[in-house]
Amino acid sequence: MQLDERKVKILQAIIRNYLETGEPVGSRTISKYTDLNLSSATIRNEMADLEEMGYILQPHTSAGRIPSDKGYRLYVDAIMEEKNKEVEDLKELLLEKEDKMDHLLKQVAKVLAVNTNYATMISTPNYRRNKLKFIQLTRVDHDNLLAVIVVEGNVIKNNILQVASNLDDETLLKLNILLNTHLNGLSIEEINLGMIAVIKQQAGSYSTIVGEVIEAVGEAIKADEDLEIYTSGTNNIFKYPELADHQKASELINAFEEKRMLTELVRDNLADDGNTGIQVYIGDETPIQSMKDCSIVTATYELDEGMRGTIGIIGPKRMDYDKVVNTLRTLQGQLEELYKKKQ
Amino acid sequence: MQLDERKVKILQAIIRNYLETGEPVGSRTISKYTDLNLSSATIRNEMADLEEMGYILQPHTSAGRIPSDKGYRLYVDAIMEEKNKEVEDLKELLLEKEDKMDHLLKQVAKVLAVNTNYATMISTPNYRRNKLKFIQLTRVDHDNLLAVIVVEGNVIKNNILQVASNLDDETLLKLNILLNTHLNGLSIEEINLGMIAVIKQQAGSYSTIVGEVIEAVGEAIKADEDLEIYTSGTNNIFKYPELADHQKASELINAFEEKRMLTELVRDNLADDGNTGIQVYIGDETPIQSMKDCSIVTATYELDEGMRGTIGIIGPKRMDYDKVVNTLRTLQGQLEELYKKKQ
DNA sequence: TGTTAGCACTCATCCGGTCGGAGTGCTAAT
DNA sequence: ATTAGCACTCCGACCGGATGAGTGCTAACA
Repeated sequence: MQLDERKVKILQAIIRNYLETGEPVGSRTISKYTDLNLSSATIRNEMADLEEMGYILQPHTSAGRIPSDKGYRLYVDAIMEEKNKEVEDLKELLLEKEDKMDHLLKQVAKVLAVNTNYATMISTPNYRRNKLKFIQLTRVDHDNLLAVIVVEGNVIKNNILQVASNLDDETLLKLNILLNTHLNGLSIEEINLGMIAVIKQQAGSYSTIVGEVIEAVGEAIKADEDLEIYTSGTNNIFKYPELADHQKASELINAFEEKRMLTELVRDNLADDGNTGIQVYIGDETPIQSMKDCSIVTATYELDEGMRGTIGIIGPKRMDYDKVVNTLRTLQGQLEELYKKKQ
Repeated sequence: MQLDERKVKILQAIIRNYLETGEPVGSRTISKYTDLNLSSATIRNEMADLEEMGYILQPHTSAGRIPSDKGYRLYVDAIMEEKNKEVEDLKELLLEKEDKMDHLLKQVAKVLAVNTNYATMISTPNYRRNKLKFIQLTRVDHDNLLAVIVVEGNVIKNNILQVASNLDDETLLKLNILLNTHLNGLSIEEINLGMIAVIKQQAGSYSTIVGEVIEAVGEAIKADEDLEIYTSGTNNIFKYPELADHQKASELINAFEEKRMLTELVRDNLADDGNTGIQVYIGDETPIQSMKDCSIVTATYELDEGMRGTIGIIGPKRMDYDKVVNTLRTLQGQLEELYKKKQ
């Protein structure tokens, strides 16, 4: 069977209508809804075809039709029109002075949730492949040393190390110089075991301390574990009856709280190096089992070379894809712009 | 009317039973449940009295009785027996190497949630009245300065400051000495405007930088805004039908996500200086509007002089008060112990 | 040949009535 | 003071009919 233009129009009408109401939509509704001027009977015939082709389905006989995952997919890929809605208020909200990254991100998640009425998440940008800028060891008190590690992008890590107390200021200075001359400007791939051995050897009796510092450096640069995720608007799921029953709601909320799953989603997203775009997962396509009745739209934002994070919107399958995709696209741009301004 | 021993026993039986089942409990049940050997008729009479006195109530005529808030209150205050249950597994779980405070706290919240089947929250300890340990200014690159601020308890703050580039190493050293000699060991109350003026004057042309650093110090010590709250087990509320309807669940989840309310709860708790104990809020007693169908049990933990945080458990009014109170009490001790070991 | 009106059919939902069970309050007997 | 017994209340489950939305099919029409 052919998916001719009329079928597409009817499918589009069904989806649009279903997005609004959440109720199965019948032939009569479509007959009036579209500008095709077809009777409900004709629509019925077409709908039977569309169902056979797998784009729509009936919850039960004598109910209207609802879009299938395949239907949504077609809608997102081919039909959806790019609206250029005004999302300028987002910008204003974002520009409230937010100098700290985590506050900003929390704010973004929240604004996005309020704006879209879906649940949202945002990950901190990950700093994979970042380089060490410098290291500083300082004595804090008798047997504690503070290691401050600054990586590119001015991300700072602190680490308290316990040491034997026989460490005078001069030695400390030497260690500082030793570490900095060897390690500054290097990325995690460039710090190998051989180099570490050399440094340790030069550190002589302080090799243990140096070892600990280098380990901390490794953790600071790799920073993968630091992938923090903020969520907002979780309770929006209650606005969609199809997600709100106890079983599903509980699982969803758990997924949002645990964040483990979300982390994986983000990882997948970021692992795909070329991907700087917007990704739509519909129903079963989602990598998160407990969200298989949802759709997830993710956007990757890139603040700087290799410094990327993910924004995600999780809602019912009858999500307003147009709006969501456009909002995310705008937001992407704004985040990047904002970052440049801050620099 | 008198609340004699028998009435208390019956009330206790009603509550115990209701805690288990969540269903209104009838006279016949109690008649068999207790070791009083009374017929259901007698129990009925007593129950009528208890109802008149306000300790129990009927959801509707010809239903069994459920405890009123007043009933729970009596139970918690007077009746509840202190069980010394084993909560040792908590300890084991906590001792998994968790060197970072925030990870530890998240872990605690989670363990507690899994253990009790209620929603839990924990606040970071607040450092009000903490003293500055030392300050360190370091050049990061041409026009960025890193200020590392360490306060007692080894809490570390970093701050990047933009500066004009004409700042040589010697000046930096002088500024470091200047700041440290004046400010080390001081609490926020002790740093006043007069002192700041003196330091700024001595800093000469670098007074702007010094000003910014001091401001950062202020924020680091005050740290009030840093009251972070971690929650866990939110989806446990779905285990209790009386909390699980859409309306309530949505409000509750919102409260957990927003955390604003929880913050206030914590503040109230911590503001009460003498309070190092366990607090039980039943139903309407709670300061959080959206939790008026819940009970909240909070415990204050004190890691160090003036370094206190709050743990909270939020569940249905038919909460297992015995278990919760005991678990919290044990946890309190363990957290404090753990902290001492780390020191 | 594509479109449409009409009709019989299906199915979810709503509504009112019935019924059983759980639990009560009251009374009279112990 | 306690208890057995009984009438009463009320909730919840179950049932059957009515309703209405929506379908598939067929026959007529342009």
